[in-house]
Amino acid sequence: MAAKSSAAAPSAGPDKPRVRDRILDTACELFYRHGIRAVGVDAIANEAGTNKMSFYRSFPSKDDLVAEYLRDQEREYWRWWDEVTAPHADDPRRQVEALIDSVIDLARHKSKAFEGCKTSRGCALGNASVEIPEDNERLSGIVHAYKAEIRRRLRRLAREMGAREPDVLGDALMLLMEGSYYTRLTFPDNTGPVAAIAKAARALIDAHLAG
Amino acid sequence: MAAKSSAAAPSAGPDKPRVRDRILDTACELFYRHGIRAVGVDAIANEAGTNKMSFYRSFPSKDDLVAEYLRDQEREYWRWWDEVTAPHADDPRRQVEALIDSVIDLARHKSKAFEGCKTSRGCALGNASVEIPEDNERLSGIVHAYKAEIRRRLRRLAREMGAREPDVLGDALMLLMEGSYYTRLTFPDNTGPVAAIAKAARALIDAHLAG
DNA sequence: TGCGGGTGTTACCGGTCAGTAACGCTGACA
DNA sequence: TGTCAGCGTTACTGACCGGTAACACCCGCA
Repeated sequence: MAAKSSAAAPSAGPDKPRVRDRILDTACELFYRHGIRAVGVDAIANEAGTNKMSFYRSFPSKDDLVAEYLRDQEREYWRWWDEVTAPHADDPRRQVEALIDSVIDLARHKSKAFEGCKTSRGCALGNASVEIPEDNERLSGIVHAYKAEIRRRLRRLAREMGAREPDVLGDALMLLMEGSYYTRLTFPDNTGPVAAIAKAARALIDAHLAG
Repeated sequence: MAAKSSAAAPSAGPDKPRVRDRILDTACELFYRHGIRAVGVDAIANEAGTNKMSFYRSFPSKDDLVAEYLRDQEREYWRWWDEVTAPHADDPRRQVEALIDSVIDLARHKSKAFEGCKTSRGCALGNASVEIPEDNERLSGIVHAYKAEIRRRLRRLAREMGAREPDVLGDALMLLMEGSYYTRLTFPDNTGPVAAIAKAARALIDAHLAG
């Protein structure tokens, strides 16, 4: 949604965004909820209030749409990350704790950042990597770079908070977060083990900062 | 199913198992490596050295094969679990540590239990839940029961080792394990954060046993 | 007034999907 | 000798997939 009324649309319909944007928004929702392979371009186009022909005027192929979907979800993720960490700009530990706490909120879709956006099915990029064929280096490259950046950021935060083994702590925090996303696929709402991440992360941080 | 040369096959071909078994074996490999939706019954039948018609003589539908695949992978998992924990029958902490250490070995496919079985793509059941449509209660039920059992076992081990908050510790350990499986999809071999699980799990256990 | 970009519509292509019908062969067993 | 289960083979259905061709329309802009 949001989507701003694109840069160059002086008059334009007030609540009818460009076709390309409608398609991408719809694709994001359907891909996330049902998986990439389960959703055809025909279904996306129809759901977006247009048709397949108009779809192919905006995207060269379904693969291009998928790539756009992945980049879009990645952008949303970093937006969430930055919003959550911003209030604790020079306290790396509280940044991590804020992220962890927000993961829990996200799991029960109560986050302010993702206001009623969609019921949580965990990590869009991670789930996509189940469906991406191994020889598709373009798509799997996007996912890999994304996960590598998460890892880099968490390791950096661990280093900044003075952890004894920052890489180990960063990776451990990543495992907890990824585990939360993954189990979210199987356990509805907050019935899964996600809630344990709050205490676990704090205990790990304590252990790495102690004596 | 009984696998091996079924009860009533006195002579029988020595190295040519029944069609049904060949199909199931092939399906397990292909589903795990490429995903469920990506592999058609035709491909499975051909790879198993037979054809689609013979396939449908053994399985009423693809969904039934998928269900069998999930149950098979689950059985393999518990077999692994029991093998790894057996040597430390009355030391719950060492059981957990053995499991954790074996997860690392598994990630770099060096486990004795899964000798050269397949390059690791994490948890078969978890990955399947990405592709299972939400209204398919049969398949998603299998996955849910499986993950719930993992959770139950880890919580029980945490309780047996005298943790202060056994459910929290059990769930935290589960998050670490699931995170290991999940990230294994993105990071090849042991380049990912999986290795951190060893120290992280021990630190968490220590924290829950202290005081 | 005319032009042209963005869009909707219909029909089509070749390929693949899950699933079925019908027939023929072989080999164990009685 | 006959039977019958197990398996291979070919050909088929109807639906859907990703992707394309050709044409009509509307509307802002010059």
